[in-house]
Amino acid sequence: MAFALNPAQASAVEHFRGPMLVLAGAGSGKTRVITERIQRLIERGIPANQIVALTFTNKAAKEMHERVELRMKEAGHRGGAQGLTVSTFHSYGLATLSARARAEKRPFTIFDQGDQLALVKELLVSEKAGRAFDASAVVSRISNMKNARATPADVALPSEDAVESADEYDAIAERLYPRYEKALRNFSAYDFDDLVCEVARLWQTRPDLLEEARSHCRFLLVDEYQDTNPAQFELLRLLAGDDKNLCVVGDDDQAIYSWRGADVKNILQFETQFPGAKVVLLEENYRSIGPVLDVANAVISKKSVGHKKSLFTSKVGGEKPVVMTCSTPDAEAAWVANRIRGLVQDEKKRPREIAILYRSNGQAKAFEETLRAEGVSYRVVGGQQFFERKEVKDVLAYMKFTLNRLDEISLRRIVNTPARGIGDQSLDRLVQTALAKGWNLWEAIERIDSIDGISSAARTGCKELERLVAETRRDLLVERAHASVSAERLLQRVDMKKELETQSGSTHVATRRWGNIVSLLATFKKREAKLAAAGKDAANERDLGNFLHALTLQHDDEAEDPKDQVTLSTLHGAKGLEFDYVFLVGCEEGILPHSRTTDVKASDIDSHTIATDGIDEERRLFYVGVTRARKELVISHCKHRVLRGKPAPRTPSRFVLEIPEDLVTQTEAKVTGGISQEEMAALSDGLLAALMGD
DNA sequence: GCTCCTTGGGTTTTT
DNA sequence: CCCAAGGAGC
Repeated sequence: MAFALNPAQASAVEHFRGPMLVLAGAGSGKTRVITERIQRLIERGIPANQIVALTFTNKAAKEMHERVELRMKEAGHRGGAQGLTVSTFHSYGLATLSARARAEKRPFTIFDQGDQLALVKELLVSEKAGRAFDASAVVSRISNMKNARATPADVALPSEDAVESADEYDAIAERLYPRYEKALRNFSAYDFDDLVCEVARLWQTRPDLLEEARSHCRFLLVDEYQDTNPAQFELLRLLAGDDKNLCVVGDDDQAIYSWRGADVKNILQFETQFPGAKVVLLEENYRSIGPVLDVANAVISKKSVGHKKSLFTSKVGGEKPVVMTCSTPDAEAAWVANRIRGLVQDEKKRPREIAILYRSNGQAKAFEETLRAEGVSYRVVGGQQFFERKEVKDVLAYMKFTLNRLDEISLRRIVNTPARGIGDQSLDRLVQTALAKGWNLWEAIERIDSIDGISSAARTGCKELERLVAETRRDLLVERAHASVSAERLLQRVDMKKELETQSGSTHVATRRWGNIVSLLATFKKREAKLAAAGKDAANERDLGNFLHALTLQHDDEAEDPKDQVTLSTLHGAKGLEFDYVFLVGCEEGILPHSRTTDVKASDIDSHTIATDGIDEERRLFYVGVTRARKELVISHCKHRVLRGKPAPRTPSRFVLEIPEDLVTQTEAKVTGGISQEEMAALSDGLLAALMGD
């Protein structure tokens, strides 16, 4: 895309002061608009250190920063983008809160989802809730309440039909919310939501601090604006101040995170909230061939609300997308893998230009198997996040606790990991004693001899833990060993490798988990090398602490080495990506739209809203899938599928049926080659029906 | 306190 | 079917 900007793009890039909404359709070059706009601002004399661009993912932030720097270099600007802030909402919030914590000498930890869930489970038990609540549903509701509460009443958008949503989950969440907050503060912890909410709250009460922040933010740009939640809106509103030099870029047709608290109203009502805002519509698509866009437009035109957009391209020609009917998921997987092998081996297409997209992670398995059988190399994006994995969290907890013995959440993690005889009973006793005597938990462990009612096994365990922490502390703080080195010593002391072997069911799993730990050590080493190159001291306690905390917000950046592999991803995970060849699989009623959007359960975040808006969001998800394809799109669905052990007949997704017939080519999957006779036979409908007994 | 077995439940998850 | 969480037994 080294071509000239189109008029709409140019007007967005050239717009100077005041609010602006850029409605950027899929593939319309929005990243280019943001990066060139930043460049223009700098060229106009706005210091780079007064420009802030906020994104949702680290990846997006990194890419954007790199692109700006590249452009500045190309344009021959000395100093380039030095001082420019491109960051995620959460890192930005973390930086703000860290500065504050430093000033007040009150270090904090970050609660991730796992910590949150564990805390809420504990609270549910102590609350004697009377019935079994789904803890993660309660977490969601607390999170929503929190994000809404960070917003002052006059700008909040309260749901008018709040009466109806007052179900028992709201009741329990409301009851638990204050206790949850109190517990967080007792742990001196912030959860992910706090990284945004607490900043908004801080600025609401401390105009001086807001002014300070604003002095580094004269121009503000936001990517993926449709995914902002009320707290993020409030943060932006405050940061934009009276100048309102706020440029938001997004696409309401790609809003797929409402279940995470994102409020599409932010993008729909921008012009009301920022009167006089310039609105730019980017509808020219540079990604896909016409026939793909025709399907995309057909799908999204059926939506019930939102900004009206219609994508077009100046490219001509191209094949119509294919709607593929398969007998079963196995047949579907066999067909897709076979086609991909053909693309890669016969047509010499690059695997990285091919993707299989699905609604939920469980669908990946069948495709992994067939791709492996066809000898096609692939990667599965998503799944459990690296820094959420137990073994990784355990090691981090040891390191964090070593640095900060008030970090009780980390202490609770490691207290009996590996098992050293300190079970629930002993821990409870320790906590109670600490509470009674006004000690913290660690002090209770140090004074274990003065506490009665503790088993001898637990006593020995406490001594062991004490020694372990003391040794690690000496490594880190006295010997000033690098984090990688002291972590390695720690791993040896607890014999982590052996621990993983006994804990994991198979050696295969144990090896993988150990591999994760090795990756973590590599991350430490990377930091140490970087600091050494900059002539800085990697053993600096505060810096190491900050680093360990920031890791919680990060992904495994190991996995992003650009291997040439086929991508398997959920539709959510595929947002922002594009491929020449896209296989949108499992497009059946119950999967996409997912049955839980049509068949609502009480534990859902907001049951009535989901029932009405849920289908729209599923439609957008389908739209996101369609618009990932540049050249070839295959939409597949199965006639039969085994669900929960029971075979069931399946109907195609309503979104597929809604596509006008003449926009697609309808086909039945016929698998040829690369597959055995028996497999062929098993795939035939007749036999299948017989096996299923229908 | 730890391990094994039963039982229940089953999207998506940028941070 | 396949996994995770809670309960019983060691």
